[in-house]
Amino acid sequence: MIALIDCNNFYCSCERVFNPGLLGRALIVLSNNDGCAISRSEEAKELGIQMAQPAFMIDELIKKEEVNVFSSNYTLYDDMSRRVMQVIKELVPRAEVYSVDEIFADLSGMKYKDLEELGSEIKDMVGRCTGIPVTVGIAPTKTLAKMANRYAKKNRPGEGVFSADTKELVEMLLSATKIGDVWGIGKQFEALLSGKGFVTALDLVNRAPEEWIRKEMSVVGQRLFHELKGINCIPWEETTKVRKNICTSRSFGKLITRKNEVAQSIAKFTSSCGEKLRKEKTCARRVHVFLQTNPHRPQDPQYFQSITLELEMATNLTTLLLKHAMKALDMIFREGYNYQKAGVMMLDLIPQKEVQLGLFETLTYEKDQKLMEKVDELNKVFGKDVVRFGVQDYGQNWKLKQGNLSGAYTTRLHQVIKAS
DNA sequence: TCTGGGGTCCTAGGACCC
DNA sequence: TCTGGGGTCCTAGGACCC
Repeated sequence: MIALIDCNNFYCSCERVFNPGLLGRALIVLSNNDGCAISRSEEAKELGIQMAQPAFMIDELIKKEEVNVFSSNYTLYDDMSRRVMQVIKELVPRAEVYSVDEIFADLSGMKYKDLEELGSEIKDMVGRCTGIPVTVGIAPTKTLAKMANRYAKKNRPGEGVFSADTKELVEMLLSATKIGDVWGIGKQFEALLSGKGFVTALDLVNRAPEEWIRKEMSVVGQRLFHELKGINCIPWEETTKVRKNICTSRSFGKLITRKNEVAQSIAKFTSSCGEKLRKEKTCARRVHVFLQTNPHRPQDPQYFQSITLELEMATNLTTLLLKHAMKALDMIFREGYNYQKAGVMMLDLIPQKEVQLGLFETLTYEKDQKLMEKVDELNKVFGKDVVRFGVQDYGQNWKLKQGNLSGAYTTRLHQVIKAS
């Protein structure tokens, strides 16, 4: 049996831990640039605020209903996530972190325990240790565990636990779940399946021919089909996966037109990618740069462009990455547009220790490597970007809007040092 | 009128997830 | 005025090989 443990309205719950006055009140957390609502408390959901709804569309509602609004504080959420996961890992034999607010737990070694009881224990322990409310779904496969979790949220809000551990319960779960609410079925597949008359997950399991699924939905659909029938097809990820791509991109706080300002942003994104690469001990073989105008402004001429440059050798040194990113920008930048967003991606990542040095690279490479080590050390102690490359500049005309940011409650060491 | 039978590697784009 | 930012996997099709 597999459990999926999911934090309820995670970002909102994090804010509440450090501001208990928010308990029982409508509360939302906004995306970067204070753009859209990306986490909503139950009270906010009841007011009709939708997932990913643009903030400016609900200004009046927010005022009228006194909704508490927060800018996203990812440093806080990441740290709280780490704590929640730690507590759970200590309670189960094997666990796999699936996202910032979800973790799968393998309960196969615990067959003599009442699983629903175990779920309650996990939920209570996480609550006591971190203050974060969670929901636990238990079932024979990952896909069914996701479904059980969803069912618990909807139908067992008090207990926060649901275990589908008999054939009858699994069948009940399947029949209670609409096809579009199955993990792995998005808009396209939902349209395809409901068009064929499959309304619930049980319809699919009972009536869909496997060959048809294979043909229309590829092996992805076939796997899903088996998972619903209780046959495990999604492998257990033993260790945290090494990422294959790394991306840093942002919308600007306001539209920008000047090349040097776009260049500053690209430099900053590149430097951030470099940091992420070095942290994961991987190197990129290709650098991808993109920029775009605001598609929501039909009055503006539109421009979407991107380019991928190959590196002579894989690297994670910001010095080398910057050279390529700047060259890429030169190649795609056009005057006369209002740019709204840009980004940098690192592609084809390989482990740092597998990098082949080019014949003539060795000297500067070692020098740059030492430089980046020191930069990372300093920034870790004194705060993000305290030491940075000149191209990143200080202007930041384009920087994020963060009107309602909460404190660095759990990670403020460097701020204390800076202040002193 | 008739035009082989294997392969590999790469990329773009589509589907999905949080 | 104001609309997020990350990721994954799979497939089809093109370019190339013998």
